[in-house]
Amino acid sequence: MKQRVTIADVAKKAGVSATTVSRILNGNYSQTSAETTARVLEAIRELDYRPNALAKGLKQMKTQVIGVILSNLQNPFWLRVLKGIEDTCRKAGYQLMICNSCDDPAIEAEHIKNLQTRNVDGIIVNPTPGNRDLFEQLLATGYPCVFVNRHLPNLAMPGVVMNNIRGASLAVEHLLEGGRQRIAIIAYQGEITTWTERVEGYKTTLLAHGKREQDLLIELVPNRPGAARSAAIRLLKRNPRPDALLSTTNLMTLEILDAIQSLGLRIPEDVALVGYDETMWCKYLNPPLTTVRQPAYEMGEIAAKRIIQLCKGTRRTKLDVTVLEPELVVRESSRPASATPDVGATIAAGTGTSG
Amino acid sequence: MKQRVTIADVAKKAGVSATTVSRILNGNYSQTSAETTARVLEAIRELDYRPNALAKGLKQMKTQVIGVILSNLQNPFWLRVLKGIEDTCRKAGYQLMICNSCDDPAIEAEHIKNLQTRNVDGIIVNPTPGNRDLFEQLLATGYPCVFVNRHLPNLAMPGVVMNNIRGASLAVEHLLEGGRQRIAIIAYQGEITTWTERVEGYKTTLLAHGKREQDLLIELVPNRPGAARSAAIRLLKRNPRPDALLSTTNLMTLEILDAIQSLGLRIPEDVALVGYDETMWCKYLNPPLTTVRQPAYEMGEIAAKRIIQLCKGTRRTKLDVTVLEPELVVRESSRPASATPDVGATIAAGTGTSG
DNA sequence: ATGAAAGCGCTAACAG
DNA sequence: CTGTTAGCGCTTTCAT
Repeated sequence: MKQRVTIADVAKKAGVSATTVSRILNGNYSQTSAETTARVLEAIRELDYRPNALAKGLKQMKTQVIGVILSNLQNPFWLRVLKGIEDTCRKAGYQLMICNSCDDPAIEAEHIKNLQTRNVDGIIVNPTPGNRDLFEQLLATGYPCVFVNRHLPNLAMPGVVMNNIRGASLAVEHLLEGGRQRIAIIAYQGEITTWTERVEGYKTTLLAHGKREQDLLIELVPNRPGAARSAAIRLLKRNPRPDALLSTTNLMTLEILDAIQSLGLRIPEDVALVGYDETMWCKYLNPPLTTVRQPAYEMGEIAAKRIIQLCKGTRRTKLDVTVLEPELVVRESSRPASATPDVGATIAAGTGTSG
Repeated sequence: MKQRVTIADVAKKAGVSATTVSRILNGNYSQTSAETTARVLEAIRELDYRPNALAKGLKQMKTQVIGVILSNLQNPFWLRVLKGIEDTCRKAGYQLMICNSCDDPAIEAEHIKNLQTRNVDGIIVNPTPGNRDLFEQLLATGYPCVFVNRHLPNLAMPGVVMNNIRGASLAVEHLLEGGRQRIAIIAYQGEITTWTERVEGYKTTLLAHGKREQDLLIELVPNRPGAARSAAIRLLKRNPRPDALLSTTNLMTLEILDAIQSLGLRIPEDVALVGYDETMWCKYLNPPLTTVRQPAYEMGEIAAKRIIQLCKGTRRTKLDVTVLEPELVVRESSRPASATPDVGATIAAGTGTSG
């Protein structure tokens, strides 16, 4: 039940008090003679002493741990975000406690309580709309918390998000320029800002380009496997058929691709496709996929910096929200309809140099 | 510096001692009258009391936290593993502290010390060969630790790994059956069992099928971006050209794909390709990719169960290693050479129903 | 420059 | 059934 070697053991071995050892451990060399310091350091080394973070944390009520709550660890988008968070935290001496809410408010709430119970210094969270009151409470008590990727409307939580309106807008404008007339969008339904904003970007852009309300083709589907595939099929069976599809998630994109293939339609001849989120495989899909690239790593990095600042700062830091800009990566899947040759699509439309 | 509401506050409010509160918190209802229990529970609720896990951990030297050290969070393979670990741990009431070693022994060592410092109850690790002594020490001191995916030869650490020999073997046999004559493999160099075993599987299978040592085509490359691509180009420029490539990583597969495309070669007509690790996008590549599927989720699940068992068990549990079997997912990219039609490959070779 | 003492919040003997 | 006491290992006044 006891720890192998404690600060007292080191103190005894070095012939000093625990206080002195503690000072040295925390880099307070100025208060100790060089000779003593050396002796203590030697004792630490010899005994292979490791300070107990629990005891330290209990005393200081700081743990150097950041809690991270994500909604879907299956989405590779989060890997980049996580890497940004991790790199930044590591540099600053923080450890991560990563949780998965599965977009379930109950699980999310449980995680938040759990993290607080463990005295994590701060929380980075991709929030669920269902826990607004809980977040308001966090904000009110001043518990360091930062939103990432999503935000909750009218809740002044600091955070870092993407410009989703612009992301959808970029995609739609690109498709319009390519001569596409009937652009459809598929999105998950729900009060989640990433989804709603992308739909909004789609809407406003089309309306700004002279389309009417009744020209909009919006399919909102529940966030569960297969739903997007069905929606895509539904859309593609309409008459007239949409000539472009805008996906709003990288997972969703694969389902849509499946739908298009199963209907025997060709991309981009019969229908153009633009995906949301650039992934390492987009380039190798059949055909190579045009996507909206989001600065995921950077988002993680900024969120981490923000939370660390909040953890350290005694004075309240600015509670602003950073908005990061997406960009469009244009590839084969959205090639202009007019430029489409009538023969079968090129195989291996790669980067060239035939060997 | 102090906690908002402590067990003492609850005790006072309920008119009992802290001990009684503690008992109730830990589900020891049998030792307390129903009436008292109700009063305490009520006080807890009213004060919104949350026990301090640090204090509890310090007292018991248990934290209900499992440390997880992975070598490369960028690889989506680990997402499945992580999900398996997470689901299992959550059910058992454990939190996760996830670290990324980036395959750097120094970082790994730092994480291990850090996790011990934080008194995590156990560690799941995808080990680096560089810290053998450290793992031996963990084993000697009886600190709960479980290897995952990799193991260190001649180190009796409990763990759960894949049958990599069989994985490569399945792929090679499949290619041989398809009439491929010059099968090459690309793997990362280093003492890492996952790589070496896959190469071994490749070797023994080919030799068992009557090939000679000099027929083997093995490219070992450093684990850094672009290296596999170069190796693939090197291989494909040989005369005679290999007619099949076996990749040993999903990240590597994308690089190889890139190489093949850049040389203007067709898959599977000019060269067959088999990837290692099934991912959600393999099916949608150009062409759909044959892969070796590994039970990633299950591996995480088993590793988690194992470590939890070790954390709880006072008596030493069996230190055995579980080996999970891979399976081959056959798709277009490894279609038999003989069966290859001479016309351009089919576009959208999807699952059918032209609608 | 160093040490003694007190206590962070909780649990685990031991009493009663 | 309930409370008293004594720490877990560390940091932090406050003395010296």
